Amino acid sequence: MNLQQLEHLLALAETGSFSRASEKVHLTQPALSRSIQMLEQELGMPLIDRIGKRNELTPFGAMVLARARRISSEAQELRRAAALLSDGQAGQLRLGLGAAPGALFSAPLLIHMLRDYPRVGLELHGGGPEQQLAALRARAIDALLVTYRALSPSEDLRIEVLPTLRSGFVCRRGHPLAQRLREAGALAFAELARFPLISTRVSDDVARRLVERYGSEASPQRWLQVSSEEIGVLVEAVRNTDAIFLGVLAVTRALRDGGELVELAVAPQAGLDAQFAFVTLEGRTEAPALQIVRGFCMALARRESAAEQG
Amino acid sequence: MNLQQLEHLLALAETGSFSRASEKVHLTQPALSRSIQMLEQELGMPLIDRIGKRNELTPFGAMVLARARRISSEAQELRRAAALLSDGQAGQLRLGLGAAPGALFSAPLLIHMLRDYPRVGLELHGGGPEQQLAALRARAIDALLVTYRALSPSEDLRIEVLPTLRSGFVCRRGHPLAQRLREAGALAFAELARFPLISTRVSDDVARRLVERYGSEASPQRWLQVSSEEIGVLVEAVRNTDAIFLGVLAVTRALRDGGELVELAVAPQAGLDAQFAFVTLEGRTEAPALQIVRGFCMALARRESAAEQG
DNA sequence: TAAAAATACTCCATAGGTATTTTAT
DNA sequence: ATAAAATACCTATGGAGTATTTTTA
Repeated sequence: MNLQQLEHLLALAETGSFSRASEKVHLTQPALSRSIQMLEQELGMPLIDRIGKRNELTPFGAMVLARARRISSEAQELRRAAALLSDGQAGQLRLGLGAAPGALFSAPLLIHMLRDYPRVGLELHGGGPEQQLAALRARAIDALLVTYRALSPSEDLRIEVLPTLRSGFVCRRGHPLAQRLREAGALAFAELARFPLISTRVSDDVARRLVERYGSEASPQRWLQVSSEEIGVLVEAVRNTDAIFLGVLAVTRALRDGGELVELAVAPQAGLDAQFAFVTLEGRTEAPALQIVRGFCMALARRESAAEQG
Repeated sequence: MNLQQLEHLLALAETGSFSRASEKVHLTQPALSRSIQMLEQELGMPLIDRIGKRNELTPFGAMVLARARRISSEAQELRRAAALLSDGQAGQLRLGLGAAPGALFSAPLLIHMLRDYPRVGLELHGGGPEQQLAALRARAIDALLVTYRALSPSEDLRIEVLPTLRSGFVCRRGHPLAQRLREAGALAFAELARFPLISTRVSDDVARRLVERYGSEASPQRWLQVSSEEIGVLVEAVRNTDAIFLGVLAVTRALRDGGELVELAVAPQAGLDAQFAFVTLEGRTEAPALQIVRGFCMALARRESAAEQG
């Protein structure tokens, strides 16, 4: 018994004729006749009574037909599901996002996926890097997008680094320092430090770098008044107060382009380049939908990176 | 994609190893490897990740596996149902029974089928011969057991006649005529006619025959006091009254063998031989369970027929 | 180094095609 | 006489085997 034979029986029952059924399944009539004969032989009983030119299902044939319908349609569904999954049109993805990459990527990613791949189920998971790596290794999530420096290289991880994104300081257009900037061309960190500084939670690595560059007064404990995982909240605060934002510049690009926000050049430069990485388990097959997600994040980072240079 | 490949995937998922799975499905390891490879190729994605010696389902593989389980088990059920149906262990039978054959066959048949073929569903249908023939032709019933004379031969019917069963008159042991019989050896119909005569509803053919043999006083309208489709009721009445039963002798055999009832020999002999026939549609495949039913009825009639001779 | 999976090759059973016969209307 | 199904016969492919290589624990 095989799936083709069941298909043949379906066609035969539908058309009521061997020759018409054979056309339907793209076979010659003798081939279809034999296919049915083989099936009958294997199942041990005639499926159809050949009454001259009339063909009639036996009660046995009717039983087999009903089951064949179910089996055949489930096989069809399997094929269809496989086709969708294998070109990324469907599937279930669980993506871990660190705080900083989440701020930058989550909204555009959701919009893109909902618009262009509406049948892909997407779960976004937060959490600290260690937690998320554990989740990845336990296959609780399929991939992870985090700050590169949070990662310790490991054999079992496939790590793909995204184009570097500049970080920097940003304030509102009418901010006193914006005026100062136009006159001076660049500011000292001490000038910034007179205003409230806000950011996402800052990694040890970034903190160390800031202290190296600007001295101990740049230590986050000293200057960080407000922090939040919700980047939108921070940006909104910067638009409406004299607070100064520290973070990935790309997050504020639309508002800077619109003239609402201004980057504050600081001398010496902070040299804080955000390095994000896309992490999956080594050797595991990636769902095509995941490749699409990665491709989108990659392209977005490349676009933002290019925009900073220009 | 075929059912074997799905089975192979199931085995592979269960054992977690190509070589152990290959044993499970009675293949060599290379054959199983290729089977899975072909399936992966056809579905467009890897089903399992070969991590060195460790084999792990991909998310895609897990989806396929779940569906494969369903399909495979339904195919298995189909095979099993076919096996049961084709050796008569299961199935659904609808049998039409005329009044007289019903009286004789229904109880023993039900007992036999319930005892030896408990998974065969049996529906017994009553009704007149014309109704029942119509039901047979409309496939509302699968076979028909009726008085042969009720049938007009027809091309589309397959009619198998059962061994002839004698009919005759029967009374209780202590009946006045039983005494007379021992003295005379045989009775005249006029003597019987002084007692109530009971029977199942009598066919025109039988009535004609009785009138030919015994004169117009033997016409059913004249002598038939009680008639019933329920043969048990009639027999019970005969055991407890002076009523005389006319019908197939086989129905009363157990009670006659036990001495409770006595056949009344009448001169000239009635010559009423009951001819039953098993009717199916010509050219249609018979369910094996139906063959079993027919075989049982045939054997029962043969047994009764032989007992009458001895 | 040993065990597991993949690859290379060979073979044959079977599914399919063409030509023809049988059967029933 | 015609149309449909079955049969006969041939071919090619795919699935299975054995032998071997590759890989990784």
